[in-house]
Amino acid sequence: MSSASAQTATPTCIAQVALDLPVPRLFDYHAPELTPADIGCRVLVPFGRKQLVGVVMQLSHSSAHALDKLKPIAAVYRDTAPLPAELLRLLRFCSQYYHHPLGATVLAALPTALRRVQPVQPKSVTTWALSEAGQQLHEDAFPARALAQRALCAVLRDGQPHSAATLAVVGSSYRSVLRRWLAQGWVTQSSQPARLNPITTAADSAPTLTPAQQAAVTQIGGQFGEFYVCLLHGVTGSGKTEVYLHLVAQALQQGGQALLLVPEINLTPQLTGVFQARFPDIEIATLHSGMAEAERLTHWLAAVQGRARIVLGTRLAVFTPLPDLALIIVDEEHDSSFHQQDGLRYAARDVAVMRAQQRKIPVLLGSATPALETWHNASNGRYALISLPQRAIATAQLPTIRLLDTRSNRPEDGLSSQLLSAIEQRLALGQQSLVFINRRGYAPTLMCTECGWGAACTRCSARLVLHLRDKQLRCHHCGHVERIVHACPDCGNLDLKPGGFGTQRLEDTLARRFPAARILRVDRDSTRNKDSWPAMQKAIRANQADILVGTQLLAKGHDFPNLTLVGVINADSALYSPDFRASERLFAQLMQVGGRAGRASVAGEVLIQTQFPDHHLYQLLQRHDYAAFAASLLSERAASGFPPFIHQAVLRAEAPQIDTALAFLQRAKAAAPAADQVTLFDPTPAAMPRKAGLERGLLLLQSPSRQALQRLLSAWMPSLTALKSAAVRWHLDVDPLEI
DNA sequence: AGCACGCCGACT
DNA sequence: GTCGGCGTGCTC
Repeated sequence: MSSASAQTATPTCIAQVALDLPVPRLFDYHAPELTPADIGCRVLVPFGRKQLVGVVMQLSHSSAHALDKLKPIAAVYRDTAPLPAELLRLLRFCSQYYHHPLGATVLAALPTALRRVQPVQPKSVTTWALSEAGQQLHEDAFPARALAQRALCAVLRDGQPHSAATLAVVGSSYRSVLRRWLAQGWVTQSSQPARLNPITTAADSAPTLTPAQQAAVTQIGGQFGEFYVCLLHGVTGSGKTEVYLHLVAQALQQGGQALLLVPEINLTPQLTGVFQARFPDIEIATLHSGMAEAERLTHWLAAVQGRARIVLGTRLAVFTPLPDLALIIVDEEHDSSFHQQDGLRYAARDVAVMRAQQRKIPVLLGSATPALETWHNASNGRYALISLPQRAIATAQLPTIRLLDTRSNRPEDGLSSQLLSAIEQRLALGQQSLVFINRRGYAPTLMCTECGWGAACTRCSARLVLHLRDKQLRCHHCGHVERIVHACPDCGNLDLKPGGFGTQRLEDTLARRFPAARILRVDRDSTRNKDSWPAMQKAIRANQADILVGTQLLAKGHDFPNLTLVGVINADSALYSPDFRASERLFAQLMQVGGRAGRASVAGEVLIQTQFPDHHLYQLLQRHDYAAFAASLLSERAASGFPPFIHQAVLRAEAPQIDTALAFLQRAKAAAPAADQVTLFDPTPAAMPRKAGLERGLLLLQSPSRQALQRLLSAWMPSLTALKSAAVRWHLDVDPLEI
C-alpha cells in the first residue's frame, strides 16, 4: 500500500543514462534523488549481472519501459562536477554526425580514470605550514643540538606552505620532526593539486611582431565572443606560433581559457615549454593518450575546474569541458592525426569548428599546407583567410629546392651523386644534413633474383619489410614477424636480394660513404624507447650528429638551427597512388620536411630525387607555391567530382572471406532507403583487401549535399544494425580520409 | 560489449 | 542419452 501511494504522491524521476555499449540508445533508471542540476553526472547503475559507470543525459517523469521493470541507480559520483550541458550537446551532435552510439561517444570523452567504478585519485602534493601556535616558535627556542628542528623552523617561518621537495633540504630527518610537530599542533598538513607543468625555461618576453603577424593578431583578436573560423596560412618559419601566443594572451586577459590542439604527442612537450615560458604564472593542462591515467585525470580536472587557463593536447583534448573557453587553435590543421581511426571516427579539426560555433568563439586553423577542404572553405569565404607569406626572421630565406633527375643520374645505393656531394659539403662546413625517406626498416621487400618471388605477409595483402638489424621480416600492417628466409620458397634459389630502400639501408650506405660522420637514424624503430626521441632531439640541437636519416617523425614541427640540407628519397611513389589525396599529402609532406632546412640565418637547400622533375607538383613545390598547387588540385577535384565538391561516407566491412564481407555490403546497399541526391556505389574490396587475417570490403556513398547524405545515413543505420551478420564486423566512416 | 537462451553434432 | 557449438536477442 505504501508503494502505491508513494508513486502517486511523488512524481517519478527517471534518469536516462548513457552507457558505453554498442547500442544507439540510453537506459532508464529510477533516480528520485536527482535534480536537473545533476544532468551530466556520472552514476553507477546495475546492468545485467554487473554494474556500469554511465552519464545522466536527461531526467524524465516517464519511460518507454514499464516503470516496475526499471532499476534504481546504485550511486551518484559527486567527486567531479557534472559535464556541462554545452559539452553534452557537442557529444550528441558528434554521435549523430558520425553515427556512433551516444553512450559510447559520451563515455569515450571522459578520461579513463572516470570510467572506473572505483575512480583513480588525481595527483596532489602534500604541504605543511606552521599553525598559529607554530608561528610563535623561534628556531633559537630549540636546543642548539636539535639541528633538524631549528632548520625546519627556519624554513617554515615564512608562513607559506612547503612541500616535501623544499623541506627535504633540511635533511632526511624532517619527516619524523614533522610528525611530532603535527601531533603537537605546531604545523598543519594540507593537500594541494600538483602543479601541472614545471617551468623549465626562464620567462620569455614577447618579441615584436612582424607587420603580417600583427595584422593577423589584430584581425582575429577583434573576433572574441563571435563564431569566427580563420585559416592562418603561414609558410614554415613564418611565426604562426607567435600569433598563437599573442592571441592566447588576449584570451587570458579577457578571462578566457584557450584550447590548442596539436597533431602529435611528440609535439606537446616542446610547445608546452614555449607556452609555459611565455606565461610562467599560468597553469597549462596537457592532454594526450600517452599520459598515465592519474596524470591525465589531474590535468583534465584542472581544465574543467578552470584552474588551467591553457589546454594543450592532441585530438582527444577537443572534448575537454572548459567553463571559460574563449579561443580554439588547431595547429597543423591539415594533419591526418586529427582523424580518429576507430571507435568514434571523428575529425578533431571539424569538431573544433563545431564547438566554436556552438560556443560563439573564434577558432584558428593554422597550416603551411592547409587541407584542401579548409583551403576551399577559405577561398569561398566561409572561413576567413590570413596569410603570413614571409619567414619571420628577416634574414631567413625559404630553402632553395632542386630536383635531381634520377633517370639521367642514377642513384647508387639509393643516393645520387649530387646529394652525396651536397652532404659532403655540409660535413666540411660543420652543418647538418637530413635524408628523408618515408620507409623504416632496411628494405621494403626481400626478393628472389631468379623467379621474382617476394616475401609477403600471410595475414595481409602486403610485402614483408626486411629488418636486417633484427634479422627479421616484419609486416608493418599487422605486426607479424618472421625470420629471414635464405632460400626462395618457390624455386630454391639462394640469391635473395633486398628490394628498395628503408632508413636502415640508407644509414648503412651513408656510414660506408662517410665513415667519420656521426649518423643518427630517427624512425619509429629507433625511437621506440620512451625517452629516446627527446634525447635525440637534444643531441641534434647540441650538434652531436652530422647526418640525420629519418621518416615523417623528423618532418614535423622541430626546429634544428644547424640543419641546412634536406635530401628526399623515393618521393615519387605517391604519384602513382590510386588514392586521390596522395598528391595533396605528398606536397604537404615535402613542404614540411623542406621547411626543416635553413631556418636560422643560414640558407637551406632541399634536394629531391625524382624520375619526374617536370611534374607540376614538383614544379610548384620548387616555387613554394601552395596556392597554385591547391588551385590546380581543386579544379581537378571539381572536374572529377571529388571532395570537397562532394561529401562522402564509407561503409566498411571485414570478414574472414571477402565474399562474406561483399555479400553483407550488397545486402546493406539493398536495405538503403531511396534518396535522390545520394549515390551508392557497388561494394568493392578495400585498397588493402586483406589485413590482419581479415578481408575487407567497402561501400562508398556520395552526395553533393551533406544534409542529404546525413539524412540517408540516419535512416539507414537502424536497418544496418538489423542485418544479422555473424562473421562480419562493420562500421561507418563519415568524411573518410582514405577510401 | 557481455551474457543467457536455444536448438543440432561427437562423446563419457 | 549429454556437452557444447555459436546464432539470436536482451540488457533499463
